[in-house]
Amino acid sequence: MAEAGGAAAAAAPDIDPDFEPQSRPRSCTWPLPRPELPAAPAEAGGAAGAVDEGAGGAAVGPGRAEGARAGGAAARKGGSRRNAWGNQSYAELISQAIESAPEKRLTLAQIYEWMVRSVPYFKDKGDSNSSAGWKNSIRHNLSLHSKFIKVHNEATGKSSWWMLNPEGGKSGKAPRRRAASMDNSSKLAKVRGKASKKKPPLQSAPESTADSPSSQFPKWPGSPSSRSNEDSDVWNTFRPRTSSNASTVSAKLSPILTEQDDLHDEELLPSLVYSSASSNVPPTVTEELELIDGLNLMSPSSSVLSTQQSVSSGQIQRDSSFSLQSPNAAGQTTTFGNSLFNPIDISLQSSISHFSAPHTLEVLLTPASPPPRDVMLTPVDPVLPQTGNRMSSRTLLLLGGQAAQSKMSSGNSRGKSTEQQVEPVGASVLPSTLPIVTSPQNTASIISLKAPVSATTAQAVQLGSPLLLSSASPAPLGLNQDRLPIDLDLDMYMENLECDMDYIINSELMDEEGLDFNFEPILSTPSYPSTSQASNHTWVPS
DNA sequence: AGGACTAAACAAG
DNA sequence: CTTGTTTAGTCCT
Repeated sequence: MAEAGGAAAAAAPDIDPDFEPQSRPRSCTWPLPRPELPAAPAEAGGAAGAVDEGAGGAAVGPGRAEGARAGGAAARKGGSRRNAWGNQSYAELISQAIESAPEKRLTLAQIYEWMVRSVPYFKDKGDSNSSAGWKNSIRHNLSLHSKFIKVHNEATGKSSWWMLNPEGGKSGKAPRRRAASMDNSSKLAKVRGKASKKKPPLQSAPESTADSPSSQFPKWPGSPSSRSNEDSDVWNTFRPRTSSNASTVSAKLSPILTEQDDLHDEELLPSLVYSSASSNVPPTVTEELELIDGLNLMSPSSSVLSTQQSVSSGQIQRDSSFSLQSPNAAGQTTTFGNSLFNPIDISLQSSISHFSAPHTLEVLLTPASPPPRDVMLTPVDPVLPQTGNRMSSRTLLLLGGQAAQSKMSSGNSRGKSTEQQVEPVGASVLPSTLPIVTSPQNTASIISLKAPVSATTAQAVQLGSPLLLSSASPAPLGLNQDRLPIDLDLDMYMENLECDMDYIINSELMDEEGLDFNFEPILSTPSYPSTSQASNHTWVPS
């Protein structure tokens, strides 16, 4: 509640896309891969206003079931609503709510609020009395569906943030058990798993422990990489047994900024969002776009992304090995990535990341790229707070651009305390300035991992910075993913790192046929529109 | 059978 | 009390 107030604001805007009442034949269901940016149409409807749907129908009142379900069976497509409030399921409503938020994340209370204000049916039900039932359902849905992930919200002491799972667990209900068998993944998993604190008792039974081999994870967008099974597991992992996946994930990293959010969320964020990409997009549009994009999130995105990538960057795709990355760029990253996972994961993938990142940036920034999507920068959550500190130089290296970025970005944004040691001073480094971050040398260093690399690090940092720009979210570049928990134990991580790196390098680089690293070009080109102020700060962990 | 909604028991903070 | 997780029952497709 407390936050409610603030929350409200965030969610508030218009949001409701439109519950397609009768007007539209429910052509678009969420899951669908997004239509192609209907540029114009979207807004037209004035969706904003309405959510009402069903005008008349709204009444359904009380026992939802009756009205909605029973009677109406008939028409689904035609027009009747499945539920008292319309055709959307709770899960869909929640998704919309989350998407509508600038940050793409909301607390439970905010979600409630969104419902109340956006969905007519719930309008009157905001009160405590009436609310019980549907709120319970909301909560239930959040926990149940893998499409929602919970991110710990340190800041306020409030409840966790709920976000959309980029992966989209859509269909899947949430894999309840995790299979942790993998080495790498397992550790990752654990990390995030944070050992659930609870429940040994009851039925938790066997599987919880980890065994179940089967990979139940849903599907990745890119599904692809066959080899990536492991990886995929990683993902799954996050929804571990006890705590739902999401929860686990969130375990520690939190996006944070709550406070900040509260402060400026409303105002700042929106503007920031597309700043780099398409500056002109009006907020409204933006939202719509976002919504649309949101759809993408769920979808594999591959299509879109791939396109982009292909266009601008050639090599990137090769990361197949890490499916994780594939989802890239888009919003997802943003969402998710922000804080949650980045770092470490990245590191693992570092090899790839390096290469890809730059391109990505371009892609993102490039106007050409299709939808303005979310290049967005979320306000970033500073995650990695402590972690950051702890990281050794090596780590930093690995993290390379991304990590750096993330940090930087966070700093930029005014993040306040949390972790911020890294405050970016706002230095202004122009993109062009950036030296080729990925120079062979760097690479080398990376490989070796040992070098102190301060210099390198710095470079990396710079890299990132431009991208992020102002508010930056780490994500942008992202492509990468972001997924793993930073928190992982560094130790473990470190240990493996070496191995992994080699492995990665070997396999990826070597194998890949032509991996050409182009270190140079990328950054050098000045093309990035946005003004960036990069930061050069030195946050090196002393 | 599977999806979705509801109710409710529990655990934590 | 709120937030979350789970389980169970019912209805619908």
